Amino acid sequence: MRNDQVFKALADPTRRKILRMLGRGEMSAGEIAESFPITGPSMSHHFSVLKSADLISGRRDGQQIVYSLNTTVIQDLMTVLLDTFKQEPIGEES
Amino acid sequence: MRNDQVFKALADPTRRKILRMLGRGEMSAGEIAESFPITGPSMSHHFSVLKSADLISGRRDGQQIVYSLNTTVIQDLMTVLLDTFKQEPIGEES
DNA sequence: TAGAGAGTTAGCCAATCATCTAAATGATAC
DNA sequence: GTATCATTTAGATGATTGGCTAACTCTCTA
Repeated sequence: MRNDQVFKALADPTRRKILRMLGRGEMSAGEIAESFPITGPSMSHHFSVLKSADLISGRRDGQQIVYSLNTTVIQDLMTVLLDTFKQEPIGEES
Repeated sequence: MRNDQVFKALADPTRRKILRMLGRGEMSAGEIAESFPITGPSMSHHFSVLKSADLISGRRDGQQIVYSLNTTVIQDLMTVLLDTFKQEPIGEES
């Protein structure tokens, strides 16, 4: 896990909102982009940053790219954060 | 809570290391700075960013400034992160 | 009250970042 | 094949960032 890339990816509010949207289920690049006032290429850049951080994955479905949350890496992120701040693990593995 | 400031504060590895050090207990600016290869003014800048995000607080003790983790805001951060990634209805975040 | 120690503030600079437009790629339909 | 739709890649630009040196503030002690 590339911590630095993950935290840098989270530093942008647009990318955090993308993650929250994908938390509800997978969506195509276009569907996601509709919710933002920025251009397609800019959105594509954000997807690319999130992919590099392994926070999301994309698969092609016809003409569209469908993105989804990479929950494994997100679990790891939580672990790192808990470690960073010395909080007690929350209801961890059984 | 200023989410955007918090996430931006976390985006820098030096600042994350400062937070981990303070997780073990409060330390003076000088003690913290010893662990980094950068100048005092640059360290002071990082303390300032962390203070603006309310992640740490500093109090003067004689000639030194003693910093400590602001655990309340860190609890809030955890809540926001869980909200972001736990596939629950999304609210309005920065 | 002068000097030294600990940090911060001010100002500068190079690198990175988020955004844009234009052009390219990939997939589908005619 | 060619047109079209969805998305990415390339290249440019202004804003932000993290680092530096110099100068300042605050506190302590002689």
